[in-house]
Amino acid sequence: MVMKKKTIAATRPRRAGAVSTGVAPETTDAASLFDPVERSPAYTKVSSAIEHKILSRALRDGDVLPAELELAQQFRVHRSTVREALRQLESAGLVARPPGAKRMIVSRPEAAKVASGMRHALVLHEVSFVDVWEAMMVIEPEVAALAALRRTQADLTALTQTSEAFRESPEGDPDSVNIVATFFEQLGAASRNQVLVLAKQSLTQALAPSLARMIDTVPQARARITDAQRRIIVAVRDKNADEARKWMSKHVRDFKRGYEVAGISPDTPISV
Amino acid sequence: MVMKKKTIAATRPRRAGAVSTGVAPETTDAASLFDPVERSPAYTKVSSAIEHKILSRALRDGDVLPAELELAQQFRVHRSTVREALRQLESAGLVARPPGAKRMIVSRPEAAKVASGMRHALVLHEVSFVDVWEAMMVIEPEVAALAALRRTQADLTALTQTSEAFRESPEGDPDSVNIVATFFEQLGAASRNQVLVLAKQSLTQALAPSLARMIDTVPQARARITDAQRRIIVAVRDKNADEARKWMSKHVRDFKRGYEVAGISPDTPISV
DNA sequence: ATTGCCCTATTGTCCGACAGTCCGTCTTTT
DNA sequence: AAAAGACGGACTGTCGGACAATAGGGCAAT
Repeated sequence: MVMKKKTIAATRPRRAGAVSTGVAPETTDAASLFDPVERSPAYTKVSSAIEHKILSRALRDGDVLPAELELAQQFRVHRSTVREALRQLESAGLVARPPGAKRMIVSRPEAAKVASGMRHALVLHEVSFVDVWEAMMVIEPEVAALAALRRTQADLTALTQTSEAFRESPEGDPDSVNIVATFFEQLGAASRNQVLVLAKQSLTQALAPSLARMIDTVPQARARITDAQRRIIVAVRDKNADEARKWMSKHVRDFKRGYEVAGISPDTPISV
Repeated sequence: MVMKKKTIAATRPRRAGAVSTGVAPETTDAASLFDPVERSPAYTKVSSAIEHKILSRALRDGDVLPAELELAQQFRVHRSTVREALRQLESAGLVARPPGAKRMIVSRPEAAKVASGMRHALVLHEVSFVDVWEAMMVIEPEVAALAALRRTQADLTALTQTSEAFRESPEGDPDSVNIVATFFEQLGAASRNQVLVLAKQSLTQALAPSLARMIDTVPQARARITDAQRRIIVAVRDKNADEARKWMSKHVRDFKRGYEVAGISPDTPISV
């Protein structure tokens, strides 16, 4: 019996979401009687078993994982299989090996790891510069505002030092971009919101390479960045959220202006 | 010879950033003559080699990867080693196997994959509900505003259908939360900004479980959500960015109110 | 056009092995 | 007694090889 594909125009919202959200194909085409039988390889089963234990906190950050052989015996699989599972977890950042240690330890994914995963996605989806910039325009000013409200004295001195380091960094120093990134990062830290920090970080990461080109191309860029940083620091010092937001907004907006001046099209996809 | 650790108080800004950014320890303690010799296992080398080819677009989305044995011969390593490398890439979402296919194909990390990685990080860092909520307060209203400006007719009908589906979903339906999430997702899609979509998704994912509890606990929650969705849709229909922003802001704010009414502390860490 | 059958390429899993190395312990040297 | 070696056990990293299961292609029979 042949099934006609009735192209029913989405009478129910797709759970799966529109944007390549990557959940299983879900050919739940109104009249599909059977679900595809789940046939996952052993290494996935093992890795999800461990992952589950970690996420449910049965295994906690810092705990040492049993040796590969022991895991193999417990799961009744071969050591190679366990190793493949471990590689998955390792790449997800759920387990890690402290440099020069033998056993694996349970760990939480570092911000940098998550951010770089997100950056990969952005690069491969050929996200354009404006998209990243737009996201920064949304996030960064609010982060600055939060930072103004919550900063400690330590945050303030850190920001000041970073800003000084930027001012002193010689023309054409390839490190300048890192310093700018550090400034953003410290502001994020001062906002005391891990979630925003995580989201921010991939943005700056993604922007960094082209930002480097921009700074070296546009003559007035350095001066403008210095100025913006100073104003932001003042606002943060005075715990003036509105000012902080305003100047960060200007600051980020300047980036786009810089790109335009440098003749970089806003639609160029970001790259590695 | 023993070195005294001179606690130089950060004369230069740390490149590595303050928030557990997870870059190597960097014991560049002023006078360290040698860098630690890099000793990375072969499976990492293999996986980074492939990763590099993918990120540099030498291998493109959809290309089939050479067979494991062939890779093993090219890299001059054992097949097991190649497999471990593949597991890393697989878990990063850079390669994947279409269901029921033999060879691996190069793929770009799906939004859902990245988001779930981020969610894991949030859970394990014991990020509190307010932190996530705060991030939503920053992002969602702006996304709604963008969506209002850029929505197509298709976006509009999709949103409307989702909203209807929610209104019709029976009290206590465990699917209700998914529908709410879908609404957010479709709004993200309408904003035409992949970056924000990516950032958003992990937030809704992280919030979903507790949101489910909240909806079922607070009697007036369903009505308020329905109302907010309707207003947002109207604003988006009229391409009224300010209204969209305003109502989304209220909508998200309501979540927090709901939590308070439900007696859930805002500091409870989000869970799986 | 569908079904059945064979063949090959390739994956998933296993077995077993061995060198390298981290670590604690025990012994020697200063 | 403190420092420096020597030793053995516990694991990991990597390898060689093996075998069942299956996706995919081709070809014949319906």
